[in-house]
Amino acid sequence: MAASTLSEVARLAGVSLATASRVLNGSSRKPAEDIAERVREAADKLGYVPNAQAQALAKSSSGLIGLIVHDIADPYFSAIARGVQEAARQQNRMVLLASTSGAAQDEKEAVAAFAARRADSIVIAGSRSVRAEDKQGNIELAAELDRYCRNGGHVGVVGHPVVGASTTEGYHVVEVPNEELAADLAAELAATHEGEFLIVAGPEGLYTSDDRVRGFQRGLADAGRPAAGIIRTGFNRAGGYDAGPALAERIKASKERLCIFAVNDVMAIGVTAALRPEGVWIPRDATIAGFDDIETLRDFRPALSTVHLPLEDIGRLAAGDPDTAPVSGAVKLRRSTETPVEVQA
Amino acid sequence: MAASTLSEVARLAGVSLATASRVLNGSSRKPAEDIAERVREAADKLGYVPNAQAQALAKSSSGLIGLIVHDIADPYFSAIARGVQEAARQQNRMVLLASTSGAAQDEKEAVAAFAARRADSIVIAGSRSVRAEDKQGNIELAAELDRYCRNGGHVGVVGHPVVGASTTEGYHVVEVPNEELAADLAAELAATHEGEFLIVAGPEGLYTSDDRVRGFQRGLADAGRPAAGIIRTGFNRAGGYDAGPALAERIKASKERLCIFAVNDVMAIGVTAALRPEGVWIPRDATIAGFDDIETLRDFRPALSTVHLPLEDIGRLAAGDPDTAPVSGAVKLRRSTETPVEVQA
DNA sequence: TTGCAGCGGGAATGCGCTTTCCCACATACG
DNA sequence: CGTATGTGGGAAAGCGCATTCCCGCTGCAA
Repeated sequence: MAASTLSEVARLAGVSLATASRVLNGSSRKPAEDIAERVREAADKLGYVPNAQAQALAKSSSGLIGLIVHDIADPYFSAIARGVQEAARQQNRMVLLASTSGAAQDEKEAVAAFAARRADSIVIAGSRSVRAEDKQGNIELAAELDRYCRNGGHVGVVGHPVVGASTTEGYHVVEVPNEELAADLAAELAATHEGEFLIVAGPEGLYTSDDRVRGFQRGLADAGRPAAGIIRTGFNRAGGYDAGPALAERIKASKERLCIFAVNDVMAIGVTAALRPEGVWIPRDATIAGFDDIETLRDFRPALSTVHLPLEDIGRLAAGDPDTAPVSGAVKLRRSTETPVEVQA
Repeated sequence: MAASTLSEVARLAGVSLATASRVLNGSSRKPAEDIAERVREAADKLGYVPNAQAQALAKSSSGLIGLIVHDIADPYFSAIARGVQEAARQQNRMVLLASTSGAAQDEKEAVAAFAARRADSIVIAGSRSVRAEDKQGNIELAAELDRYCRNGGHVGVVGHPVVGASTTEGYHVVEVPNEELAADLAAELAATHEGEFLIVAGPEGLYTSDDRVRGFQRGLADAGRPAAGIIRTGFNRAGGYDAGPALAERIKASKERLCIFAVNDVMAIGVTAALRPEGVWIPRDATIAGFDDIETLRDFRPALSTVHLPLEDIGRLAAGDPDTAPVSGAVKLRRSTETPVEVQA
C-alpha cells in the first residue's frame, strides 16, 4: 500500500507541506482561497488519499472504535454491532471488529490489539461471569482494560461492569435492567398462568443469566407463587436444545401445564426446537418465554413471548452516542404463552 | 491514548531503541538472551503496548482488512462476516467494518476510508447492480477501488466482479455458481411439482438476482416446463413481504398449486410471513423455495427448501484464505416444497 | 602478531503527517 | 513616518517505530 503523499501534493501545488495539510485535512487556519484551490487540484490530480495511520500518529487519535462480541453471526450481537456501527459512522469513526467466543483470554488479546491500534474507545458486549474457571482470564482481561483506561482509553461495557476492574475511571457501563424486566415478565405471566414455572438458565455465575433468574423469582414471589425450578445449561441455542429432552420428560410427567422461562431468546428457540420432535407443542402442552426480542423472532413460530431490549440503542450507547435514550425494555406477550382455547374451556 | 513508548523501554533497559525494537517486535536479528530478557522486563514493568499505527507507518503494512456489507445484522452478511473475521484472525489481522445499506456512494466512501487506513485488503460483499440509477455510484466506486488496487491494494469481491472496474489487477472474485445452482433447484423442483412456477425476484439489474432467475428458467426449460412468471420487488425480507398480497391473490385464483421461487431466503421468509395472515399455508396451498441457506432457517417453519451456500467459506475465501475449498452449493429440499399427503392422495 | 570475517549493538534516517514557532509583509494607528 | 497589530505562509520539530548503515569487539587463521 503506497500512494501519493502530502508532500508530493504540496510540491505539485507549489506550496509548503504545512499549507497543504491545512487545506486538505482540516485545520483552524484556513489558507487563502486561490492557494487552497491550487492544492485541491493537485491532490485531485495525484489521487491523494491521506494516510490515516500517519495522521493518527501525529494527532495521537486514531478515529477507531473497537468492538468485542462473542459471535458476530449471533443475532443478539449483530444487532448491537449495527448500533455501534451507526454511532461510529455518526462520529466519523470506523469499527474494528473482534469475535472471541466469549473466552476471556481472547478478549484480553483483542483489547491488547485495540490498544496497540490506539482505538479511541472499546465496546465490549457479551456477559461477564464470575465462574471459577474464568477467574484467571477475568483478572488478565481486567488488567488489560485497566491499563488501556489508564492510558486514556474509553471502555463501553454492555450490561455488567467488568469483573475485577480496579477503577471506574474510563469505564462507561450501559445498564440493562435485566432483573426488573425479568420480574415484570414473571408478574405478567403469573397473571394468566396457573401452573408451575421452570427456568432454563445459563451457567451459574454468568451475570446476565443470574440477574434474570433472580428477577424472575422475585416477580413470582411478589405474585405469591412458589419459586421456579432451575435447569442450567449453555447460554446459547445449543444449550436450550440440550435441555429439551429433560424438559419434555418433565412436561409429559406433569399433569398441569408448565411455563418455561428461558433466560434468552436463542435458548428459548433451542428449547422449542428440541421439544418439537418429542411431540411437545407450544403453547398446547407447555408455554415458553424468552428474553431480548432478537430480530429473528419476527419469523419464529409460535410467536415467542419475550422482553424487548433495544439492542441497537444499547450498541449506540456503548459506543458513546449522547443522543440515544437510556435503555428501557418492555414485556411482549405473544402466542407462545397464550393459554389455548381448548384448555381454557 | 498515550502510552509508554519503545524509547522509554529502551532507556529503562539501558539499551538502544534499535535493540529494544528487535527484541520486542520481531526481527531477523536476535539480540543476546540476557539483553533480551532485560528489555522484556522493562517492557513488562512499563506496560508497553507497541503502537501499531507507528509500526504500520514504518513498515507500510497495516495488518488491517476492510469489510463492506449492506447490513451487519442481516444473517447473510453476518455469516460472511464471521468467515472474514476467522480468516483475519488466522492471518493475524484485524477486521475493519463498514455497513453501507448497499448504496454505492457509501461503499465508495468506505473504500476511501479503508484506503486511508492503508488496509492490506478489502472484502466487498453484497451484490453489484447495473441499474441505471446506480450507474454514477458504480463508476465512482469502481474508480476508488481501481485507485486502491493501483496503489497495491487487494480486493476480494463476493459473487460478481465490480461493475466498471478498468482492470482485474488486484481483484479476487469469489465465484458463486448462482446460475447453475438455481438451475439445479429448478430441475429438482420440476421433478415433483406438476403445476406452475413463479419467481419472486429482486430489481432487474441486480446481478445475483438476475443470475438466479436466469438459472431457474433454464432449469425449467431443460425439464420441458414453461418459463415462470416473475414478480419484482426488493431484494430483502421487506421486499418478499410486500409481494405477499399479490401472491396470495394469484394463489387463490389458481386451481393448481403454485411453486414459488424467491431468489433469496430472507425474501422467501418475507413472502411466507405475508402469506400467513392471508390464510395461505405453505406447503398446503403453495410451495416455496429460497436461496442461501442462512442459519436462521434452522428454526423457521415450515422448513424452507433452499440452496445451501457455504457463507462462512465465502467470507474466508474473499479474505484470501488459501486453505478454503472453492464455493460449491447444494440443493436442499425441505418441507416447504413437499407435496402434502392429502393432495397426493 | 596482524588481518579479516562475523557478530552484536547503536546512531541516525525516514515513514507521512500535524502543529508550533517564526518570519515577511500589509495594514492601521499615533 | 515609525511602530504596533494582525495575517498568511514556511521551516522544522516531533509522533513511535523499523531499518540501514556503521563501528567496536571477538575469534580465528595466516
